[in-house]
Amino acid sequence: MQAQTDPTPIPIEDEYLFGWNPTPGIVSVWAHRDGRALIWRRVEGRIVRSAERYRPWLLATSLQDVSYLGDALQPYNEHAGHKVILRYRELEGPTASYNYLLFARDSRLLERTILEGAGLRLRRPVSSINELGDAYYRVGTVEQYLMSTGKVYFRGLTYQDLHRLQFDLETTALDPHRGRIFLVAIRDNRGFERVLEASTPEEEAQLIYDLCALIRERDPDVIENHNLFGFDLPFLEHRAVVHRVPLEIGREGGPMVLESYAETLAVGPEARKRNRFSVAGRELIDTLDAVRRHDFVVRDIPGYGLKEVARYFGLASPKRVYIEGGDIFETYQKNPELVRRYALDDVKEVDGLSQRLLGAPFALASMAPRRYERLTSAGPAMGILEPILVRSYLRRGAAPPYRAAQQSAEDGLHEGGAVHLFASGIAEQVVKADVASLYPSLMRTFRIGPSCDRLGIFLNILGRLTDLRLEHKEMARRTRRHAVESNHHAATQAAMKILINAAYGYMGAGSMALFADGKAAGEVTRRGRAILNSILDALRQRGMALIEADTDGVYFAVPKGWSASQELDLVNAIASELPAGIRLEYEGRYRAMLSHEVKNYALLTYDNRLLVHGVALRSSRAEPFGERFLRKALHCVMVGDVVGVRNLYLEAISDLRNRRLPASDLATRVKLSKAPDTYLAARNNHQEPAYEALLHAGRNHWHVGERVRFYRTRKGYVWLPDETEEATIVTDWREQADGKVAPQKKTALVTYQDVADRRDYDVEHYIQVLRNSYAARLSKAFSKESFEQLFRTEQQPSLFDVDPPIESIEPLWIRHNA
DNA sequence: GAAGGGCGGGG
DNA sequence: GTGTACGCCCTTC
Repeated sequence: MQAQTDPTPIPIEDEYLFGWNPTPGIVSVWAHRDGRALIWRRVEGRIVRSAERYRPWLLATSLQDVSYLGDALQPYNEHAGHKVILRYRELEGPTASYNYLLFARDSRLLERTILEGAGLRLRRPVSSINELGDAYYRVGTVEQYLMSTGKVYFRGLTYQDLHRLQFDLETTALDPHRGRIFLVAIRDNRGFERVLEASTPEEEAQLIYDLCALIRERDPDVIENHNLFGFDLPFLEHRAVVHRVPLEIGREGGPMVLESYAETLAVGPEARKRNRFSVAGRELIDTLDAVRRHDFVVRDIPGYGLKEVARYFGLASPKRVYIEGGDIFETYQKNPELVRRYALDDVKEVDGLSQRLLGAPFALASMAPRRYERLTSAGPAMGILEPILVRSYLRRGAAPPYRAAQQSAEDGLHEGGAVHLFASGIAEQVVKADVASLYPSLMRTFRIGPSCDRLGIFLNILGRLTDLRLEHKEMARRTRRHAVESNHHAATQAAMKILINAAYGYMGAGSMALFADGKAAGEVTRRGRAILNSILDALRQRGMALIEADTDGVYFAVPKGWSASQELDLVNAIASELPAGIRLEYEGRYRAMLSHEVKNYALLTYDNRLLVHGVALRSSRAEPFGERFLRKALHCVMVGDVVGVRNLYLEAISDLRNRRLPASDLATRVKLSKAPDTYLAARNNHQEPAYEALLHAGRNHWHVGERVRFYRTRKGYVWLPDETEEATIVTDWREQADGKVAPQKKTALVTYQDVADRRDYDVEHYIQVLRNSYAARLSKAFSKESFEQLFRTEQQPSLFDVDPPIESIEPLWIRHNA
């Protein structure tokens, strides 16, 4: 599919969701505050730029702050002389809504005029529209342009049509004050690949210049990297300032230089700023944002680092070069070719990640009136759904509801979904069933939408999304996997799912959201609880052992020996008793489950994979030996092998006592948050192991953010320098087919240092850690007495007169009530 | 327990 | 300022 020269009109019923202007191929928009807009379109593979004008606007609840203008304020359609400063259009709606659309030729002029009037009215200077609370509603300039024209990004394009470039900096340090760029890897999805290098500090300026020239020459629509906003762009910007090289990476026709501005991420006196960057004509995409968005739903990604994520998604090539961060520059000096390969592997993985994760934001950009680059990180409710709703109201000439008007509705605020723990212990033959899109289904089935949505657009959009999503899901299934068309459908359905899931949260979002309705949200949860309760009752009546349930799903154990199809039949039978429009689905089956606490459990799949959910079962300390013990012990306990658990424990203790493990196996790693002087000032009151380890090693200098690995001896803490990275190797364990855990072999470029192999650790301390931090996570699997007996060392006396033989100990079973 | 900090990613 | 709202985890009172 390519951008067509002859645009297809948007069907009337889709105008709310997709906008109404059929202009195809928009890949970037840059709108100045003075009403100039630049639009870049990809037409038959080539870039076409056009300059347009738009009218800057904002929404107002009244004209009181601008009425002082007299004749200089005119209705939109009136002809008037050149003295007109502001124009307005009255929107139809009740008094408590944004009844006026104000326009000026420049949005700064527009805002200044309002501030002036507000100052007169309040008899004090007003310096920001924000001070006027909810009286005004503003969006960014590109949003103004898109909302008023009904255009969106990417009409008629597929993801493959985008020209995407990835670049990755390799630097001598993490901090641009302390280090410099020595290498940049660049590639794009048109087959281009290059490495730029600066082997001496003097060459860095030229390197930055060359990078910019290369980006202009390749002329991509999108620039991507992992942690682009958090690392590469700030670092690049800093180094560019040092060398006075302008970062000209924009697209011909607009401002060329990269802009950076602070984005406030939290409210309050200590609002944290993060730098955002923007450049005319290109969309800047940070794959880290996409990973966070993805994990928000799946909550299954162990870490967000590029290498970790690439492995998680199966994108990492077996030949991938791994080098620890701190070793990269050193390695470069010895073996530059290896670092070139490493950096190119990085950008390739970023491309893979983009293909895997950016399809949904791409599809969202063809619906919502916002820039593509904003849709990776924008909140789906306030950031995407609301702009779509506002655009629809403006299209109809209707006044969007006024936030303050909903305050009263918030009183009857909802309780939220319930979470229940029915049993802890070990269950076998576990089934997970859940209601597909429970809240959206309830909203649609029972027509529960925000009462302030007079035009019913919220439910209209929700219904349209639900129907279209099913169609795209079906099309994705029917087309050949990984084909362009199939990917398009899969991404579109994922995008729609994001919006569908945002609908309920948006309604309950409180006074921040224009279309919030706490009462309606409460009605949804009330009905949701009723549905869940009827499912739980049905399971109980059939004797199933309930384990845990949350808002829309339940884990339960079925009788031993049931087949998958028996389980499916049960779920279907219960599903058939639910109201029409509510679908209960058979989501999965597991060989066993350890239920620890609500939302904290371990699952064993039928192909022997161990899945651990929740922080209570994961260790924050992460000493390699403890992690290893816990994974193996979890596996044993879940198959009922109590003797195996005991043996693992004794083995681990014996390994410690006989000092069979290297210190690196017992070390833990923390990130420093205090600068040397801060720590030294507080040291007398409160000592912290990581800093003590450094001081002991004679290191009085460190930087905040440095990761320090250390272990404990009888005398104190010992620092394990980071140059040795065998910890990464030994923690990289993989389950084999027979359920055993084995170290994963991996090419490592690191050298072992003597210190990592030291054995002078405090054995008794680590035995305590093993018991209190790791074995303790199995406590829910046993009775108190059994637990005591299992995790007692030979030396410790029994608390009970007579111990039963270990062989006779059973886990606490959660079983079907026959 | 609730409230208050700190952190993620990156070399 | 092409403004604008993150969540989890650990520590502390």
